[in-house]
Amino acid sequence: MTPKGAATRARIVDAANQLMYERGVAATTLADVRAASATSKSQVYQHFADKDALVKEVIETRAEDVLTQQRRRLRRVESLRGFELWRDELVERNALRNGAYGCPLGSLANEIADHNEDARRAIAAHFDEWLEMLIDAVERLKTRGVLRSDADSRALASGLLSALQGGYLLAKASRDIYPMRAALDMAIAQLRAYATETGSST
Amino acid sequence: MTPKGAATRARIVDAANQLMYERGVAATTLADVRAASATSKSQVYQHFADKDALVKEVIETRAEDVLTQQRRRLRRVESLRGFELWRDELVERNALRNGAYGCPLGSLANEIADHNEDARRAIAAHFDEWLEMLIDAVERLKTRGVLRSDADSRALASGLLSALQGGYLLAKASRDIYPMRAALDMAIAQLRAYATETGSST
DNA sequence: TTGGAGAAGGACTCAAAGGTCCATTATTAT
DNA sequence: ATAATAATGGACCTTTGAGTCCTTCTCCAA
Repeated sequence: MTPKGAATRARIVDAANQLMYERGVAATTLADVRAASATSKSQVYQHFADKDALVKEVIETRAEDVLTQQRRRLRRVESLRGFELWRDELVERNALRNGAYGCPLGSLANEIADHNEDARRAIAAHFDEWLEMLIDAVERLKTRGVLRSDADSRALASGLLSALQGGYLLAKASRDIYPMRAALDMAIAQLRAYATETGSST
Repeated sequence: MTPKGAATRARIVDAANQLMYERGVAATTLADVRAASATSKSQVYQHFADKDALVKEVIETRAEDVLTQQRRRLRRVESLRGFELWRDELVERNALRNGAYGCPLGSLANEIADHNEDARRAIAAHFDEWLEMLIDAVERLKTRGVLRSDADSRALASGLLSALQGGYLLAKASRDIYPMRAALDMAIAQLRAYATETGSST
């Protein structure tokens, strides 16, 4: 594949990613993708066997975007304040759209989990990776003595992720980010419930 | 409309409701609905102007199912134990399908909120009603002295609903109900954080 | 018993979306 | 420079699903 071909392919994936985020997978036609990426139909099929193959690529691209950004933020979390900053960034980003579209990964999961088993597994793996980052961050707080050692890192991390996803969904339905903030506040309060005496001020 | 016509209409809505739950709205064709309800195409159009009208009816039917069931359970909640029973029923119901399909209302919201403003508003209103039930239950616990009066009922209720929705989504993606249980446990633990001394045993 | 209104059946049209094919143009390596 | 390979453009085919229309049937009231 030549550099030009690679650029075309990237344009197609980017356009599909964007459109499928705004309209959903089913509502995005290949003609839309073609138009948005300034390519022709045969080019799409040159690079992808069918729509499912394109969707698969979109999943990977999007997951990488989300996880890269999350990794950058979560890696730096060393205190409860760090989780608050993590929360603020997510809420503020979502506020820009008034909650529309929801979580790039969550919305996708919801749409295709039940009728594309391969895609479902791929997304589940990405959620797992996300969960591991959260577990790592919680563990870090335990190591640093911010949280008590008897805290169940996996349960807390899973709770954070669920709160985030549920918050995204309610914000999407109501076009109001309040539920998202409330959900994340609740999850962080639950972290705080495991704070040590010395760590409760951080 | 004769009784027979009403029965036909109900059959159509029921079939559409079921199919759209299992496959999603976009993936459900009117031919599918026709076959599943043992009706003919003209009957569908006799009762519904177009697919959107049918979807609207499905939203109402489904919301009524969910909210009726929730009302029955939440009305009886008088203690933290009551919320645990509420959680157990939801988790166990979802376990029957290994998490597939997710929340009847949440999945629907996710699929159509961004491209059917009327439907989005309708679903948002139903979520609000659900939220009010949860607020009422939390308030009841405050009145009974189980929870402290400084607890923010709306924030806690919103957190419960987000946790539930996020749990549904992660369970759907992973085909594992663990995240759902963890999320609801976390939300209930947060209720418990506001328990009074006397109420902490109930 | 019969006439009429509403219910039911199913053939048909139309548009859109996915997918194929081939001729033409650009790129790259020798 | 040129042959080989890859990229591009766009016409074309096929399927499917939404929506229309007309005929037949059924049920109830006069």
